[in-house]
Amino acid sequence: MTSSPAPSPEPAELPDTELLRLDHQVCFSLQAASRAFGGVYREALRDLGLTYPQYLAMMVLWEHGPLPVKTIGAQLHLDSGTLSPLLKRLESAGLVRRERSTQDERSVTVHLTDSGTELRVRALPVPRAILRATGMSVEEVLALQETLGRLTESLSRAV
Amino acid sequence: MTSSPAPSPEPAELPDTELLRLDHQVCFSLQAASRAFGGVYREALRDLGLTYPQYLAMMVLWEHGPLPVKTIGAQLHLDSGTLSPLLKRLESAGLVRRERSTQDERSVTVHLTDSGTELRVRALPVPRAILRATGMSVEEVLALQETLGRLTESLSRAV
DNA sequence: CCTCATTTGGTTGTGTGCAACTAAGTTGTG
DNA sequence: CACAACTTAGTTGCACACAACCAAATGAGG
Repeated sequence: MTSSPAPSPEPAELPDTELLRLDHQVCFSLQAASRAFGGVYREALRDLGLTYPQYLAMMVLWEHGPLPVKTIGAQLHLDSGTLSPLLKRLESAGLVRRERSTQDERSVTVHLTDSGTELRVRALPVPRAILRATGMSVEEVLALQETLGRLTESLSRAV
Repeated sequence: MTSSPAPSPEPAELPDTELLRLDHQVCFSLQAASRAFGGVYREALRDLGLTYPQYLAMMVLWEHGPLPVKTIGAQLHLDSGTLSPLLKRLESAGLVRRERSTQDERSVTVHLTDSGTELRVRALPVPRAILRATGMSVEEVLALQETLGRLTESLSRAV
């Protein structure tokens, strides 16, 4: 694991004590921000009766229309272990309908119900409220996304 | 993913459609990075038999010594609903010991066992491995932390 | 037609994370 | 002292996330 042949520049001559608490705080800061987002979304989505992951799934369906579970998972980076119960809850809530494909009976296509389609209107103001809550400029948001993208890429390669 | 190929720094007025998917991707990028960290930590901590949150709790104890559950929760921003089962698992693993205080019998002080204290040595190389996996310079890490701190602050105020 | 690897969802088990509630102990006030 | 308010852990219920495994359907070769 640690014997990577990557010739990346070794990061610096910092005292161990400093370094040792530094990185753990990166992930910690990340999770703190993630949790804070969770709270804001929870508030914003309460009226819609959606959790944040459910909202993401609905976003995908609103944007692309009926999709197989597999594709939704690919978009959200979620596997069936997470998606199956999530989609069942959306189905219980009457927002989606799951239909096994007649072409390929392994595949289940997820459709929006009328109720699910109508929910989109009520969800439209949510993104802007979230953006306002971040208190960040568009430029900062883009820069942050770029940094996070690079970070995720690097971390994924490291596993 | 979708139709937006690259975060080209468009100067000012973004159309609503662009703005509307922007913020959801901030949180999304954040969670992706968080998940990627999770994978790297899972790998790095496998030998120690710790999950990342358990590792954080051990870090607090290694640094500060015996602490009441309340204080650990304050450090990690976790409540008893999360910490109680987590600490019980650490106790089952023989790494900590929970003792109800004689001064204030509401309080439970968490002590490291000898086994828990010894584990620190094996955990020492972990942070450096994580930092290397990020592929980021120390300066970038610090800048990212600053941005995330501001973001979390702003989001917390918004709730 | 038969076999076998692959694809696709699903299920189970473990471990957070959070909200709501309970229980026990402590403290402030009349 | 009596009693209400507060503090601290714990418990329960819900909803992810992920790993490991399972079952049905598909498709390629023989």
